[in-house]
Amino acid sequence: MPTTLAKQYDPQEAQHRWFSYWEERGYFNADPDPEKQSHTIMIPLPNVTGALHMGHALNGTLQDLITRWRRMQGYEALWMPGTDHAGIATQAVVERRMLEEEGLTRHDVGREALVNRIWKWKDTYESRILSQLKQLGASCDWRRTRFTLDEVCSRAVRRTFFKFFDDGLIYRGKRLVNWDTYLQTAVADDEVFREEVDGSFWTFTYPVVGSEEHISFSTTRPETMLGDTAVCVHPSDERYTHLIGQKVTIPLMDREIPIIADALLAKMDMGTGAVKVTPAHDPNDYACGLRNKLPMINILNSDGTINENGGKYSGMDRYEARQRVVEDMNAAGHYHGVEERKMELAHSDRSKTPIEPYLSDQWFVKMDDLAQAAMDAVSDGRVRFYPQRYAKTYLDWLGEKRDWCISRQLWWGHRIPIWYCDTCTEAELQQAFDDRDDVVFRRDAEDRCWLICSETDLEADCLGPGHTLTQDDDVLDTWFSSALWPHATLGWPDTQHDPPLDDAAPASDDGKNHVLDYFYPGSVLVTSRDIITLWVARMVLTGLYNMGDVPFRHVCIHPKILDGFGQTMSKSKGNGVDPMDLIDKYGTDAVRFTIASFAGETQDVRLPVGYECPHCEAVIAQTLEHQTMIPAGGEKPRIDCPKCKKSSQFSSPWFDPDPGEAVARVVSERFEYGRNFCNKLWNASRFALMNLEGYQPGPVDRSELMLEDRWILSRLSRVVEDVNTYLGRYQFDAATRAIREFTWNEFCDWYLEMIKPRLRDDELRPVAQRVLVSVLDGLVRVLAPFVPFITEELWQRLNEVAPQRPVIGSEDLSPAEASDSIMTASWPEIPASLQDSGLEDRFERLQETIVAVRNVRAVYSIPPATPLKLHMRCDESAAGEIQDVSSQFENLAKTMLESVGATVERPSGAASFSLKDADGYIPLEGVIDREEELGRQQKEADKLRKFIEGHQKKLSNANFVERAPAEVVNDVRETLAGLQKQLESVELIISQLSDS
RNA sequence: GGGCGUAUAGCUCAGUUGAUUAGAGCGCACGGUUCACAUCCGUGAGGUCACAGGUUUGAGUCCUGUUACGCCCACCA
Repeated sequence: MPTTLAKQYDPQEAQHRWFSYWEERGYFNADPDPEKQSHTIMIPLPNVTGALHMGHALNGTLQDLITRWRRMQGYEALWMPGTDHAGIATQAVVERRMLEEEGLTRHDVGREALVNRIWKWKDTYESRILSQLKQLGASCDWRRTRFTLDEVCSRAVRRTFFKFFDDGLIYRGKRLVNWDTYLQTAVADDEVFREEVDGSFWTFTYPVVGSEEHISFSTTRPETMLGDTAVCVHPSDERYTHLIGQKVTIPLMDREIPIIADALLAKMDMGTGAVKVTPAHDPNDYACGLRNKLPMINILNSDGTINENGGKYSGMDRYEARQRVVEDMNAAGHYHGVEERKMELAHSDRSKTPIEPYLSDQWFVKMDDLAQAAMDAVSDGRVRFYPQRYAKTYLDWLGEKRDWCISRQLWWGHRIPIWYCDTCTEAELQQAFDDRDDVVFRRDAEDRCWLICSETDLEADCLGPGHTLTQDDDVLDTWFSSALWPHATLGWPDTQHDPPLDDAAPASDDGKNHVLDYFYPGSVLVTSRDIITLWVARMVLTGLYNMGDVPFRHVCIHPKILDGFGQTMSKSKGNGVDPMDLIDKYGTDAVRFTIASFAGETQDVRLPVGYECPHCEAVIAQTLEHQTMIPAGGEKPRIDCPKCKKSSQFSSPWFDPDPGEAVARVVSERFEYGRNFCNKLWNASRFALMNLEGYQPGPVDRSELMLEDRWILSRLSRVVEDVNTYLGRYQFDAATRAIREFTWNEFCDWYLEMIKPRLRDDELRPVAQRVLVSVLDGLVRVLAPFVPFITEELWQRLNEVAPQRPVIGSEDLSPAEASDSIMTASWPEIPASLQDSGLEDRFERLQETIVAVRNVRAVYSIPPATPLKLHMRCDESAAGEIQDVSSQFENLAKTMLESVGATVERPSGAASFSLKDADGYIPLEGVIDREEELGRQQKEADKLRKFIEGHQKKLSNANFVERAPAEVVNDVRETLAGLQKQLESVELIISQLSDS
């Protein structure tokens, strides 16, 4: 009995079933196999802060596509999963929650308790993210899942830090950081956003010492006056040259500071031309301070209040101090007005509070040699970017060789493995650590204390009584651990054992890490362009440093998904789209297929979305207002459906809808592309399975193949070749288009239609069935990396009906047993010898003829069921070919081929059409409207004349004939001749129409 | 301010190294209850390839400039 498929594909059911099936059978697992070549992809580790977004969905789809493709090609393909602890992002989320729900700050609970809370958070969100990746169909080796703070990764972090330190690449220095006074932490530049606020621009004066003169300057932050250590003017500013070298008094502090000249800081045409210098609280002033060796006075406490250096203002909040400074300067007669102005102010992305520049001790990695090595790897092609232009971003950034500040004032992260001691002697240290090769120490740069770096934790009392070791409070920049991802996840620095699986000890124990040896270096990194510098560059750098080899050969940079208004999607903009909404609505395969079709090399992709009314399913287009609908307090915002007039809560990054509420989920028309494709594939397969009754495996001789068989095999061969080429270049959009076009416009629209009569014919059926099965088998394989679930479903059904399927690669399509699962099926290898351009051209003529007949039918509104007659005029060679396929005219156009040949005449009262090498006539006595037909032919003739004119113009240009390649000229001549012949035919028709 | 990118049909996007009559999906119009599929089938309309110059026998494609938009970096007392 033939297996029949349900009328519609049920994606949700199939996804659930097949994913478990694959996982249980270990199909995602990758282990070193000397018989095979390795293929490694390291996932760009998602943060454990929240849920998966569209960017992840795109990124994950592409990696899975490549991994499945390579796996089918016979590679041992590892896709390495894991998540990132994401230092500040995660800590900030947990802290914010704690404050909102319990009114507690981290200082209330303490370091250990906070870190414990974050671990709990991590467990929840990590599993949520991983399960979402699985819903996407991600064929990662889940046994190898790593987390940047786990044991394996921690060892790598410690070892790397230790090596850096030992090699003198790590130093401690001062740096002006972005200080978040609310979270009391330093914030990275990329975690700062600028926002326009109303501000004041005050002008004050400082009295010049020993003179009646005053020097005036303007500032937006008067309180920094407390920390001024100079006033600066431009060296060639004649208004001030006589004052350079003199001193002024800061009235409120009664402190004298010099007037200096610095062309880099002072701009003559800005403000008064003179500027106060506060090196400890402004980046430019800091640089100026370094150049001029100015003292640096820190006036802030970490909570944003003024410290003891602020004199009588100490203890005040900085904003209160600002007000008081203005008042006091005014009272002292040094206030010279204020101007209200808008200004851009840096804010912390996490706490949304204004940033203060703040001078602090930080740890740095020297970038000179490390950066150079990483640049070389790209310059000499050991690492290649796709598209290539992104190499520039990488090289430009590394070229600055700015030292990498790796310390963060946080509690969540890898604690810096440095211990301080300022009481012991070198001899004591030597004695204590003499037998330790995992401990090194040296004096700090300012000779204040010993810096002891250790790979393993040191006890505070390990130097014995009298000395106490204290560990540095800071943690490492998140990117420090993610930079090690490609080799850390494979177990480095342990080169003696394989890394653990499912966090259990490794099985093999022969003194080698086979996993690291086998899977490093990786094959390709798939990521988005915004972390080329932060992440990609640093992975190359540490890979070269630790492993002596690049971490991956290729870097594939894919587009970003923008919202319908062309903005990048982000939670702070409120325009995020939850891919789970889409998977729910359209199915995973549909989402994957559509996403793959987005991923080209040039443009970012706009994704207009709408909300689907849960009451009537009407779609309400998302507007910019929707994106900013934030619940202010209690009530969740709602949207109104214009169709059914009901309102509902909606899916949003801002809030979780209330339980039990009907929620308008996000939908997008664009995913119907993928859904419709799956539907088409499903139904084509359904048709095939319905027609496989009595299928018997057996060889097929070439001579038994019909035109359409040879054509579809030729096309399939070509399409597999194209897909290979496109995927090899990471042109996912092109690959998707090629495969869709083949499936829909060739396999379904033509091939299936053409073999229908043979499937009804007992004699012809066996061969038709065999070819049909073999093509469907090949098609399902090619599609598997794109749409794994539906193809597995189809594969299984095919296995029930036709477990023995012809192998297209074999000479006579001899049958072989199909594999148990599409996951273990091999990628189709179809000999290029099946490709036949001549045959494809002839087939195209057949298609054109049929389209032309259908066109006539449509123009004259002839019902599809009414039979037509066709006469074709063409040379004898074409006549034979047309004769051969005459049965298809009837099959596909309900048209009988009455006559064909060079002598065929147009019957009177016939509708006509003209092709490149043949003309067709369809007698329509009584139906045809002469005027209408005449108009139609005139229009055709005009079109042809226009083309002819263009070609003639080209050929009449002597320069073209002389200079263009002969081949091109020839082509034009041939095309012209064809067009002219065609025009003659049309003109003949016109004259006949006019005569009759 | 520096760098990179984009501008092609109503919408979303393709268009290899310059040479075919510039394409697709959606939407639109017209016609379809044929036993795979209305998530479908058939037919069709729709484009001065942002603008201005240039190179070339030939430009959607290369160069220069302009405009608009996007991203990254730097800066903004």
